Amino acid sequence: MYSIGQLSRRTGVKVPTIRYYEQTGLMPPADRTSGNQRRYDTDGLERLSFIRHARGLGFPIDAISALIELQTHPDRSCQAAGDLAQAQLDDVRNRIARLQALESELDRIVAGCDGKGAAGDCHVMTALADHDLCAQDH
Amino acid sequence: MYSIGQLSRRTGVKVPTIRYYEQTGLMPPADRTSGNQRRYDTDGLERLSFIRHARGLGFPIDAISALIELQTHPDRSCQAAGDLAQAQLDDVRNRIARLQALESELDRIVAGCDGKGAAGDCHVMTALADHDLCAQDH
DNA sequence: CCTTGAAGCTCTAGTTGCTAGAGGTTTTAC
DNA sequence: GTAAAACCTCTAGCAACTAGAGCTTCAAGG
Repeated sequence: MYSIGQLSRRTGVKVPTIRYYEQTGLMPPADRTSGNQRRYDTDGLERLSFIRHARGLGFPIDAISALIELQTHPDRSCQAAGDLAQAQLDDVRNRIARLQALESELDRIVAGCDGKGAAGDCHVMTALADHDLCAQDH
Repeated sequence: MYSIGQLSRRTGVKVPTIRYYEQTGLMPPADRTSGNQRRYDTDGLERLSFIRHARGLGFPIDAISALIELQTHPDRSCQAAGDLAQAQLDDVRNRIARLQALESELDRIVAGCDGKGAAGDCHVMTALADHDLCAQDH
């Protein structure tokens, strides 16, 4: 049996975050000692590791919740899990594309700034002040 | 003079967001009509356009605040604005790199899922359950 | 056994950047 | 004049935590 601190150290998830996950239903309520302290078994450890892994991959909490629901019903189709993972992959790809557009524009803005002028003539400030100079809408 | 709705339509910034920007100090307090409605001049329009442009580029509010401070002091060095823009560019690049690592891993996870199995044998679930399968820490 | 410090508990509120809704007032158009 | 649109302030919520206050329990050392 693990205390919450032991669980935290084993998984890398902070103590308050474990409590948060229990509060939001992602983790099942833990067994308690007579002193009201949480105690977790290896199932709890595995659940939290799963959550951490999925969070690390950027899955939102409700998607993880759905994945866990699938996990507790092994007879259900794998299709749903695949769809959730695919949706997350698509989201990540969209975010990359958007960030790359931002990078290009910021790169252009930064490249035009030699840091020598006064703020009144600053290329960065001028670029930000002139919305028409945007390469594209954002 | 513009009403807040007119300003919103001209800049694409929502009315509550304009109020929020005034509350947080990013926008100066607006002149008011006798009916207590905000009225903005072209300075206000330009300020909000600047804010929107910078937000669109991902600058956090406090960085925009710093940029605006520079803007109101044209004698100050351009170096600060360049630094802020460079910091934002670095942040965007870091985020891209992190997302690309996520993409690789998700891609691998998704690629192994043909959607035919039951959740109990699901490659996605297995991959998320096994933290050791991570290509790298995240 | 006692003491002390570490670890645990619940509860409240804050972070960032909005966003939504309630309940009221003002403005605008017909 | 009337009705609808637009405006106002205020409160609270969202996502996913995170921090701190004030208290209790546990564990280690003397």
